[in-house]
Amino acid sequence: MTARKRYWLMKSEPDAFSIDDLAKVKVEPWNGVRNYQARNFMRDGMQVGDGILFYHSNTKVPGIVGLATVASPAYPDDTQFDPKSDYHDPKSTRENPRWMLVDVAFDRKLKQVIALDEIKLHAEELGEGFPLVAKGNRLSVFPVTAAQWKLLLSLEKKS
DNA sequence: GCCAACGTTGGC
DNA sequence: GCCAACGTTGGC
Repeated sequence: MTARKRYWLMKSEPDAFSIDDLAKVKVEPWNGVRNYQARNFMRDGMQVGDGILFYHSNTKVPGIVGLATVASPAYPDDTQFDPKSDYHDPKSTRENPRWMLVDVAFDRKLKQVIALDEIKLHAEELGEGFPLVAKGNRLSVFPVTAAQWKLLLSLEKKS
């Protein structure tokens, strides 16, 4: 019994980890997520093979820059146990890990960035609740419906 | 359990 | 670099 393919959006600051970095390493453990909602999506929602929109945040032209695939089931984020890591969480133990991640595999880089500005023009079709067009959103991992996925990717060809 | 203080995110 | 939004922490 195979679950139906789901879709997600994952943000990354290109200064920290960009789509080009992912293209180079091919597969990357998505470490450093320290938000419970985002963690829950990775832990409870993601299935191997799901589609990922790779989003660059905190940069000159924020937007969707590539496609990736969920490449592993969720497992504990090792950086939480490492006192030297920026992501260290002293309250987390190996017996009862607090933070989970999935591996993310490179699929392709878009020919052109689907800029947040462009995405905002379609706020109505995407729906008020869509995090990228909602006010004050900071969630770095969230689900995308098949319809939203299709709409967003159709913006690539247009430009 | 409330809520003020604080830290972080991320667009601009 | 600024600052609004918002999640987390900790005192009470």
